[in-house]
Amino acid sequence: MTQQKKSIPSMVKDPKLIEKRREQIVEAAVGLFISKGFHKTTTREISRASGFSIGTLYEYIESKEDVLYLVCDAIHQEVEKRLKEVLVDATSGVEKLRSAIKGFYHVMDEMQDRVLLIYQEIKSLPKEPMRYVLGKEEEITAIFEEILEHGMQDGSLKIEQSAVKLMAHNIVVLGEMWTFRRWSLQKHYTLEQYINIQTSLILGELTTN
Amino acid sequence: MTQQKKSIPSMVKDPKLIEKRREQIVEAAVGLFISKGFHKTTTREISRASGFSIGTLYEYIESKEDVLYLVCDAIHQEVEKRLKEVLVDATSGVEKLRSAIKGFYHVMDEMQDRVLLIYQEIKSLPKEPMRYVLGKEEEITAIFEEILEHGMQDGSLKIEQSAVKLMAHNIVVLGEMWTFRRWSLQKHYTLEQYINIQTSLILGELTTN
DNA sequence: TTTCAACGACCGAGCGTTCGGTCATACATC
DNA sequence: GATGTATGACCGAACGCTCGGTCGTTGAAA
Repeated sequence: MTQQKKSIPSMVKDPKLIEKRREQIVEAAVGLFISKGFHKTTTREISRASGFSIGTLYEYIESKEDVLYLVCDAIHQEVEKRLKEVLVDATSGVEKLRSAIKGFYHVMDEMQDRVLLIYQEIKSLPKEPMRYVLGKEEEITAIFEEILEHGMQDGSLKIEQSAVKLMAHNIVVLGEMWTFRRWSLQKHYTLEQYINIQTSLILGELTTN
Repeated sequence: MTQQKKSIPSMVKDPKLIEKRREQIVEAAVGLFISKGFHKTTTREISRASGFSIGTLYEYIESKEDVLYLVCDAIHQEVEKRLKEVLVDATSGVEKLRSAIKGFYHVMDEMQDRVLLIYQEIKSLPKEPMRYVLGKEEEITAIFEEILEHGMQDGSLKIEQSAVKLMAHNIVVLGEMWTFRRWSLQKHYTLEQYINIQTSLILGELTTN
């Protein structure tokens, strides 16, 4: 199920150093991509912001798109990590879902810029890396799918089996929507209001059927 | 409320001809942008696909971004036109909402590629045109807002007043989601299934409160 | 002496945009 | 009808520049 993570070749031997430099690259690139977008950011800007020269940058990547891939991967990793941190409290059924939604939407809020970045630049990735990144997105959706299944097993949720997968997508997309429609939503709602309304929308259908 | 439509200067005198040529440009560019994206499409390709030379292309636009603006505008115009066509049957209340959702989602399905195009390339527009295009998006949302209000007035819908605007956004985004998550959704659901589940999600919350 | 990360001047393909010029058409003049 | 002239849509070679990517060199460390 989980795709093979594409590993980018490097001219440099020391793996520790590679990791360190790539962290620098990602940190620098995230900021640049958020403020100017991938296409309008030059490799030279990335190298400068990373703290080294253009030549050195190319010791650690093979193409500019590799940088985008590293960035997308790092962001997804952080989303998933944070989401799983929020999920540890093993209450059961609906309550688990409630707190998962709340936690996830808070993560979306805190990581707005980075989430939006993935949304907007993912299409600039080459085919293979793109598939991998989309796979990550499905993994996150799958987490909610499991929570829904769990709630159905303990009887606290009732959903048609065929709707489960779609509900998981809905939960994720309604979270991401907080970022990509912020130009309108955040003028009219606070995060807490947003979470409350969306949660009751999602649970409304689920519990009454 | 409605933004001023930005009109692009042209070197050519005859307005009829301008309109005709710009239609050619849009038609050509939509195809190219869908298959290669805005950034990877060259002005020369656009002119070639439009049926005239690069020099002539620049008689009708001032910059490559103008083409993107023309494209986005044309797409939105078509969405809005089609949506309004579907809304004519003046049944009332919930039924109006039901058929509006169904109609809108069908439009999204038929215009998948073009809707997705706007989603992915809007950010490449200069500030002003972007504001205008986002304004169009709010207009579409407003149409659903009105339908919701209408349903509340005739008593067939009950929603907290504060949730109305957000519900309208939800309806629109869940429609657009059919396009931007098609890599997963369309593997698991038919359009009809999708419409049914989403409609009952939306109405579930609305009617039971 | 060997190794190798770091450097940055250099390369050249490709891009958006320009501009001097062509030519079909329309109209005026004889 | 023949001739001259103005118009304006159309053309595409060429320009200037940007930017991703390369490679010969340097200098520190082992």
